Amino acid sequence: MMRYHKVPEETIKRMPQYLRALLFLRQQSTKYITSRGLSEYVLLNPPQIRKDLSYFGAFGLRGTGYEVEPLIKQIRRILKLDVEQKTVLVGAGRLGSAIARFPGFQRYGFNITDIYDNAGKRIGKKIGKIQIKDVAKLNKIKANSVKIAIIATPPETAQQIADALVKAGVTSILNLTSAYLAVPKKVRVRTVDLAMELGMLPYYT
Amino acid sequence: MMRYHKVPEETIKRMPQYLRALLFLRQQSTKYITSRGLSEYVLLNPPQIRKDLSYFGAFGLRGTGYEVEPLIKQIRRILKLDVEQKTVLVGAGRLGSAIARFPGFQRYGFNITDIYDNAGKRIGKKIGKIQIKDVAKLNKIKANSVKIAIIATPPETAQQIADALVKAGVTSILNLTSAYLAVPKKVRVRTVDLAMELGMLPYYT
DNA sequence: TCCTGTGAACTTGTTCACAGCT
DNA sequence: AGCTGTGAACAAGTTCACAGGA
Repeated sequence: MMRYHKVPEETIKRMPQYLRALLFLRQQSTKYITSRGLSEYVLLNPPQIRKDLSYFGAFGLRGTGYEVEPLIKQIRRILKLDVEQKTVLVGAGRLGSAIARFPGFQRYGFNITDIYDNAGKRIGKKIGKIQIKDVAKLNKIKANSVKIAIIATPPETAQQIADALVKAGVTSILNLTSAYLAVPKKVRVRTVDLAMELGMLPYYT
Repeated sequence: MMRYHKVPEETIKRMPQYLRALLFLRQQSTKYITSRGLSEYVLLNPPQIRKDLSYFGAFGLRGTGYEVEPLIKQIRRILKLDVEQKTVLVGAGRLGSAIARFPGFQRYGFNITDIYDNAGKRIGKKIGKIQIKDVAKLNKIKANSVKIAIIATPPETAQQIADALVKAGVTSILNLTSAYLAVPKKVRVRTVDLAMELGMLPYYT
C-alpha cells in the first residue's frame, strides 16, 4: 500500500478526469469498470490509472476491476468534493453569466453562492436565483466561509479583485482573465486563458 | 546551439505564456528584458526560460537580456502565430458568444471568421460583424482552409461537431465542452473543462 | 561584470513486469 | 484466468553550474 508516498501533482490533476468518466459510467448504469475500460474515457494507459488510484489506497477488486459507485465516493473524498464547496463568482459580464449557469459545477460539488460585479447596471439583477452584488461588498463573504472564487472580470481589474478575495479568506482562485495574479503562497491560483490555450495548437499543424 | 534537439511538449505549452508577458512588456515600452525579469511574469525560474528559448535558437544578448520586439516576432513565428489563423467557432450560446467577442484571440493571431449554431432562432443573427450560420453547412469551411476550431456547444453534440470539423479539414480543436472527443491521430484536441479545472483546487486547501 | 546558452546532474513522472488476490 | 497493486527500470523534464560573449 502506497498511501504514504508523496502524491505527484500530475496525479492530482488527473483525478477530476477519472471522476468525470466515472460519473458518466454511473449514468450508463455501469457497476464495475477495469483500468482498461477507464482508459478509453481518459486517454491514459491502464497502469497509469492503477498507479494513480493506488496512491490513495487499494480500491480495486482483483479479477474484477473497480466498483463505480464506491470509487466515485473515494475520489470525491480525496479531492474534498464530497462536502459542498461554496464558490463565489466575480464578474457578471458575458463570460461570467455563462459560467454562472454552467451545469457542470454542481456535479462536482461546487455551489456558486454569490455573484459580484462592479457595474451599476448589473447590480441587483439576478442570474438564476442569485442576485448580483456590488463588488465593493466582497469583504462580506468572510463570514460565509467561502474558500473558492472564480474571476471572470476584465484583466485590468483582476489583481484588485484577487487582493480583496484573499483578504476575505479565499484560498483557491480560478482566474479566467489573461492577467497574472500575485497572491500569497498559501493561495492557489489556476489561470485559464483561452487565447493561450489556443496558442500552442498551430505549432503542431 | 540546440536547435536540432527535440523540443519538449512542456516547452511548447509555455511559449504562449512568454508571448503574453512580452506583449505586456512591449505595451509598457520595455525594450529589453532578462530571463530574471521575465520570470516575474510567468512564475518560472530564469534557467527554465533560457533553456526553453534556446531550443529554438540563441535570441539573447549576453550581458543584456532579450530584446522584446524581436523576441515577440520569433515566438510568433515559432508558434505559427505570425500568419493569421482562421478560426471557426461552433456554438453561439452564452459561452460561445462570450468567446466570439473575446479580444484576446485577435492579439494572438486568431481570427474568428465563421460562427455556427444549430438553433433556428440564432441562425442569421449577428455577433459583431459575423452572421451565425447553420451548423449543417459546416462542410463549407473546407474551401476556406480553416484549420482551427473552437467547440462551445452542449457536450451531447460535441462529438458529431468534431466529426464534421475533421471532415472539413480542421486539424486543431479547442474543446470547451466536458465531452471526450474521439478524433484521428493527426488532429490535435485541447479540452478545457472549467469544472475540471476547479476540481483539483480544493485538494490543496 | 552581467547575462545568455547548455551539457550534465538531478528530480519527477511514466511504463513495465510480475507478484498476489479473487 | 483476470485484473489490481507496486517496486524497479526507464523516460522526460528541470535545475544547476559554469563556459563564453558583450
